[in-house]
Amino acid sequence: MAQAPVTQRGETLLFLTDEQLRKGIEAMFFAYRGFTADPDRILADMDYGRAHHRALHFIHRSPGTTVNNLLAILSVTKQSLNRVLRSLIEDGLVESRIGRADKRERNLFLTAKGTDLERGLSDAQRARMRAAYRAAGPAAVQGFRQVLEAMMDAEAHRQYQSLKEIQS
Amino acid sequence: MAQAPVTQRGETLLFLTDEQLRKGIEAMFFAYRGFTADPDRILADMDYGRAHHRALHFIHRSPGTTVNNLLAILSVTKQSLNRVLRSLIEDGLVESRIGRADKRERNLFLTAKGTDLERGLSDAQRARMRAAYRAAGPAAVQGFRQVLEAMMDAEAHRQYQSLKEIQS
DNA sequence: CTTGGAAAGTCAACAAGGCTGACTTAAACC
DNA sequence: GGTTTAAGTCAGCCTTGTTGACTTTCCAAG
Repeated sequence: MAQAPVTQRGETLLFLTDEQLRKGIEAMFFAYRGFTADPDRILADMDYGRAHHRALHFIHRSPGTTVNNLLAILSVTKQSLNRVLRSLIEDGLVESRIGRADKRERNLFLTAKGTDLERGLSDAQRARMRAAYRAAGPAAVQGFRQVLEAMMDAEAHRQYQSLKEIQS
Repeated sequence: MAQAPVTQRGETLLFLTDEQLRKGIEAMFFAYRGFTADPDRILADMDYGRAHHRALHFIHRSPGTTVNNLLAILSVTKQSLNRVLRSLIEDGLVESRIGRADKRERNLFLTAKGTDLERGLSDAQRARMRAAYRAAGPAAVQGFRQVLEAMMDAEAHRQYQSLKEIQS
């Protein structure tokens, strides 16, 4: 492992030392905790957890998505997702409609109540993200996104890229 | 919530739209999964999980750290940490020495065996981080770190800053 | 038109890793 | 000598992940 700064084509590669990489790892650890802290606080009062948040987020993001689709994005088992989805449907936050083209499929939508909760969670999370973006500035944000994209698995990166803008 | 790009002092603030913030949130989600994937694969074969990895990391990082110290960094309860720590000590990966100055304290160290596992996990995680850094370039890495730091809770940021370089 | 496979849902059982609450022991501090 | 602190432990609970087995419904290809 590289223990000291090296140069290549005249560029300093200080940012690739083990020390720098370690700081990056720790930054991810601490930042992710902050990233989830606000939604977690909201969810703690209700009977929901982080898994419910994730389902709400991606259903909001891709209304009408199928169960299989959601399974692929979340990378969990059908049984894990089903437990979460069932409670959201029972509580009237998510609606599951039989597919029009393929009746085996279920298309998932947020109800008004589901939309409300999703917005509350999302607002909290975006507020923190906005503050961080504002503090760091546009150039830093671009770098942030570049590094995160390069850190994803190939399949996750494909899924990330294919998430379309929300048409409101 | 800001729904459209706005300008202020002539700067474009496109990066603060809800759409951009949402993409940032999703990037964190997918990237964190990649971030933990390689160590998780190694740990899956053994009787350890992500919690063991975190303990090993921070003991390696701050040899001789106390239990209370570790509790503060990891932000978990004593009971949670103890379960993990006990197995690591029983398996001879971590050594717990009675404090010299204050005999109530325990100073934690990695054994040779613990150091080996920590290195294996760390190598895998750093390899991915290195690849991401290399792909994105030094400027992006700086932005990445800036945004992550701004995303941390104040206390986490303090802890992050105070982690010293490893003297090898 | 039948059969194979896909989508969804379910039951049961288990594990990791969080949590709370209560309590002990040893040592330090005042 | 009484109080506080650091560590450790027991018991029990919850969320969220897993495997494995099985059903129902439906599409699609032979």
